[in-house]
Amino acid sequence: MTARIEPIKKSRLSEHVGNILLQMIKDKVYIPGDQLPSERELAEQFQVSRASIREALKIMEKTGYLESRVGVGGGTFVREITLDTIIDPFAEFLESEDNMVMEMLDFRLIIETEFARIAAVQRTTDDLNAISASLDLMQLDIAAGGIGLVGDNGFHEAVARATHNNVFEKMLLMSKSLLNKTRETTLRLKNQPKSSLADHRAIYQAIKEGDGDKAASLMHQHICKARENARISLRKAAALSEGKQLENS
Amino acid sequence: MTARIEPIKKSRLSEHVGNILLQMIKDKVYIPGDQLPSERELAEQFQVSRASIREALKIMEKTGYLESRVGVGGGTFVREITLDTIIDPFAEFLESEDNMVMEMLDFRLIIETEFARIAAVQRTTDDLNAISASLDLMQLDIAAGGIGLVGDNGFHEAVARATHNNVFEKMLLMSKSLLNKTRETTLRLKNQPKSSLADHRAIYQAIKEGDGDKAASLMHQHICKARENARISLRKAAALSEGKQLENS
DNA sequence: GTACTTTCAAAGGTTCTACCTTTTAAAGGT
DNA sequence: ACCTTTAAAAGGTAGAACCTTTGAAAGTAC
Repeated sequence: MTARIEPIKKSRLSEHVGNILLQMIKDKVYIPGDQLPSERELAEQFQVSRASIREALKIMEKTGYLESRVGVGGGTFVREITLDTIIDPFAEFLESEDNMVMEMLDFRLIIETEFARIAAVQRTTDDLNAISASLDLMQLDIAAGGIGLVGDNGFHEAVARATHNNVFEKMLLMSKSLLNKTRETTLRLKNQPKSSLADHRAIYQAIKEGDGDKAASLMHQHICKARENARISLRKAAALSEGKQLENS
Repeated sequence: MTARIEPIKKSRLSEHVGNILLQMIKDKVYIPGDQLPSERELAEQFQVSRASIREALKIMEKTGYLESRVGVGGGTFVREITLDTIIDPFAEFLESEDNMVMEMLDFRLIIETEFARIAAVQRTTDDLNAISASLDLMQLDIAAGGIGLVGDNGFHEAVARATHNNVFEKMLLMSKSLLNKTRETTLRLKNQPKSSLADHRAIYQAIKEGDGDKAASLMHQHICKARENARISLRKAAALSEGKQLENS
């Protein structure tokens, strides 16, 4: 009989440590808010070097399970896992996609249309007030010569919130932050804020009346406009950069 | 004049290193398959200790950007990043979020309905073939006594792909893996795979005919069924665990 | 007694150095 | 020609020392 080959546990120490800690968190040995032992203590308990502990902790920190603070009262703390924990890296991943901006706008077209429809049914009085507040905010900013961007964003967020579905809200926030990171802000500068505000008001009315189809249809048109503006701006930008290249050659 | 307070660069060294490396990968300085300099070289180049380098590398490894092998010919290599790398670590956790599963299903209901509509317009012959292939796959599996899960998933992915919008596809994959990893698989066990396959066939026909409204409507019904099944299963599970608790008290 | 200042200690962050383990290719022996 | 040994490269681990941050306690001035 040839020597049995052990499956070996060639895994790295830090991984092992990480897995154990993760399991402890899953088993509620440590719950969100709890403080873990200090790195030095952990090193002693696990009988490994502090470096291994640190590597495990660092990974878990980056992954969102832990949080560490220095100084007195500092230490390593267990964090609440939320959808954001996953959405953030996902967003980064999407950022590398080529046509991301336009495709994301198409995505928004889909989801926001339906959000409006659902919001019209699910909205509470508080939701209506929140939406209404965003309208006022936008109007004030426009009156002051601004473009009402904050109110604009606030409107779309308030509508998403009115669906009372966390996933919906998070998805909207993700797509928004992705677009903001690129250049949506600048793309929107040339829009007619007043026209946009008028759209918002109409959508608000439909939601208030509980008319889902109408709200959806209006939101659809509204986003379509924004998308077309973006498309034009992107074309301009593309043409411009192409012109520059020709200039250079 | 009181001393100007510098904004300070309080970020951790390892983070800084990680960001630079990440940027280099994003800028294609290093592309998948490339080997990074050894830890010792990196430490020298960045003028930081090897430990800091290692922490950065470890994080990037866990995040899926890098891979390291020991021994001669070993080293740190750039990896192709995939969605799974991002989502896997969290799937288990989000499952425990109470409303997440149902909310995510609502999300799928929205996006897949529209995906079907768009796919009906944008699909190429290749797309049709891909969708058709998933139908065959599912049928074969069912005939063999399986539940056709692979073909089922393949169908929805193929439809998303037929929209020719990367963001759409990625969104579907994300929501799918978040659900799949938990208990969607078990939830489906009691369904009628045949009924599901029939739905798929009808949707396929609509897409083939280029009838967006019909495709959307059929997909909507299809996902609604799945959602209802999930709702029932979740209720059962909840009742069961409640029963257990009562038993214990 | 109150309020400001100093000091101290805990905890994470960084560095250094030494050594271990894995792995492959080249050198060398049979 | 084939097998064995060995050397070197690269990541993995260990442990000690030192830095930085930060809040609280001790001390001091008013």
